[in-house]
Amino acid sequence: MSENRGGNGKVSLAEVARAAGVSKMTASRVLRGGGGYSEKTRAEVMAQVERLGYVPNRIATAFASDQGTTFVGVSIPDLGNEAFARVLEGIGDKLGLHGYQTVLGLTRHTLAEEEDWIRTVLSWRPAGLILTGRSHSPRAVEMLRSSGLPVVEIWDLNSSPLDMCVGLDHYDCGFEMGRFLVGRGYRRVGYVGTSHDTANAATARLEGFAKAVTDGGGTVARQLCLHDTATFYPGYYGTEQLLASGCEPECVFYQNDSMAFGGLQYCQRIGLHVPGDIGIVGWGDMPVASVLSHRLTSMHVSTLKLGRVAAEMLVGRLSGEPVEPVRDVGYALIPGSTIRPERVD
Amino acid sequence: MSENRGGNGKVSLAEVARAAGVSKMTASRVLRGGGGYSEKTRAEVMAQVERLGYVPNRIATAFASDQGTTFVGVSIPDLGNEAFARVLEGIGDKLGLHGYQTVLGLTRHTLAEEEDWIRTVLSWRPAGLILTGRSHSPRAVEMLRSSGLPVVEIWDLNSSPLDMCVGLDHYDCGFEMGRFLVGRGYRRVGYVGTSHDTANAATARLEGFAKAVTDGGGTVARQLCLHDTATFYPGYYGTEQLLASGCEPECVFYQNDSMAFGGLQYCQRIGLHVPGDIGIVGWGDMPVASVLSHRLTSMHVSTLKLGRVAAEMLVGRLSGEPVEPVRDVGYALIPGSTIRPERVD
DNA sequence: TTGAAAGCGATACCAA
DNA sequence: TTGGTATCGCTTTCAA
Repeated sequence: MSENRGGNGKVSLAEVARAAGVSKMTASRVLRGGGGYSEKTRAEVMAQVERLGYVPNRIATAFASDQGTTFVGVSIPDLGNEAFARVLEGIGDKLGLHGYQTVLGLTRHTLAEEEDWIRTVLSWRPAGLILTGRSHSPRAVEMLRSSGLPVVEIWDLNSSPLDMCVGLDHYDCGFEMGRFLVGRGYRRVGYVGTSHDTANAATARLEGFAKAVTDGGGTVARQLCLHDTATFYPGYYGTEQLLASGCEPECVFYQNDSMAFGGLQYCQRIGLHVPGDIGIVGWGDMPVASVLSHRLTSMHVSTLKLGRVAAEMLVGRLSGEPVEPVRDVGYALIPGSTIRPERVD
Repeated sequence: MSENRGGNGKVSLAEVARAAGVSKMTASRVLRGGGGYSEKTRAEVMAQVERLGYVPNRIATAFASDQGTTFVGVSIPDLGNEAFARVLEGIGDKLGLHGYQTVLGLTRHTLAEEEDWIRTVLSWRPAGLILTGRSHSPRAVEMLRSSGLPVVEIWDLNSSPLDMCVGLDHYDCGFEMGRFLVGRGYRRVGYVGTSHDTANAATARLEGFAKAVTDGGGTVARQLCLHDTATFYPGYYGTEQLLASGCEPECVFYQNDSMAFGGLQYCQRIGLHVPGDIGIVGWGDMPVASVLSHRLTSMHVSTLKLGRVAAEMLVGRLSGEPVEPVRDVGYALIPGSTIRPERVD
């Protein structure tokens, strides 16, 4: 009689039970440790588990008990962006602590890749999902809805999420920065960022920013959206392009600190004084800013915390605890010194 | 008769088959598309799949066919280190392309966390594993061995890997940098990096570096290993500590470019001229270096490629292709201009 | 405290 | 081109 069809050499519960001289059920109970067996039995079963090197087959468990897996699908646009890497780290830490595993999906900022990935992940019956961004393809939304699984949308704040949501209001955040710059007397400003297929948080920030600037009587002379990653070098050459276009901004707002630092370097390279000749403004309060001689004007966002909160919300829901469906992690303006100082009249 | 014990509303193959007026087997064949059914049957089954919103249960499939899952466990020490984030991105991209999913494990540089994570991941019958580093706990090694799964160890090069390996020789890499600095006339050098429980690649680099320096008649006046992450700010304050210790190095070698940039900023802050007063040397040729006015002396490593190669090796093995078990991605010295120029006699 | 039997949702195998 | 039946390894259920 073949113990294993595949003959893969794996030890099954039945073998452990037989070796221990008990039934499968008894062995199963011992392994799950819920009680319902004698100490003598426990010891014998565990001894056989050790001797035979038994590794439980969680696939079979998930199948038999219809409890799904302990996997949590996490979609992230790209890891080149430090902010997302931090968010992922926060998620991974917390999930791991609670016995869940992160199944990573890199969407490259496209809804189509996200949809494909969601379809695949769902077929593995995950415990839940964490998705970056608030927009998903119609099919993806339908699949998520009918799966009945807990879902946390992160990064963008979303007052009517699919299920749960944690992030910040990027429009407001951009608006606040715009108003702040107007308050410092800037009227003619520029923007350097990147663009993708779908509207995203960075776009919302830009919109809020532009609104505040025009509301304040200023103008966004030029918005440069590069087809590139939001990292150092695009910030550098983007600034070169911006200045070469002749729009002569008094100040440049960047998609994030990495790009802002690239821009800062370009300005210094061509002899522009910051903030004397031009103002430089980043976003995200990223690690690179911590060592610059002039504090970079930026916006602080707790990315690690955002990830942790997302994981906590999901785990909370899975344990049946009541969970606040929308959490705002907020932001904090960092005045910095890469823009001109406050007027002292 | 209850169709589903849990009553979870999920549609099963049996229901699709019944609705289409065929047997489960026929429906199964249609869904897997291997042929063996008429066009009329195919159409009817697919129509019902669409109508009922059937999502296959891969857990059941994996269980029934004993084929394991399409998950690949990937362990990474931490994502704060840009190099690892890049490696992970390379892995994720390639695995996704081939229909595998990344199950992420953050080990925080400890073997114990890696062991726990390996145990959990193995119980889900993954298709294979990719592990960062060459050292693993004895139990982890035993589990990996007896699982019979393909395993790729990355980052460190390892002539006798568990199974497969891709990386670079960090000792040699450090040695080459050391010899290079000696060649530029440096004799009294310092080192700033971080340390963890286990010996790792950075340690190997430092050892190779120190060997080359002493071989060349020089001395590593001070090695600073901070209990911190290998990022910008530790580079900054580590340099402060190093210089305050009075060891007066002519040149400082850092664990990576992020730390080196932090050090560079500190030096400029206190008025030290680079490379006139002090040499600054990084490692990894990271993005931040791309925008500095002086090219940072460093060592280029193709992290994205390393990740891709790791994934390709694993996928190759899974498809039964012959795979070279050890791949060296190498490194390339970047002379830069943050150390004193070559002597022209 | 223990065990026997029935199933979970798919696939493999063989027969028609 | 089809369908019946056994089976994967475990849990659930019920009875002892």
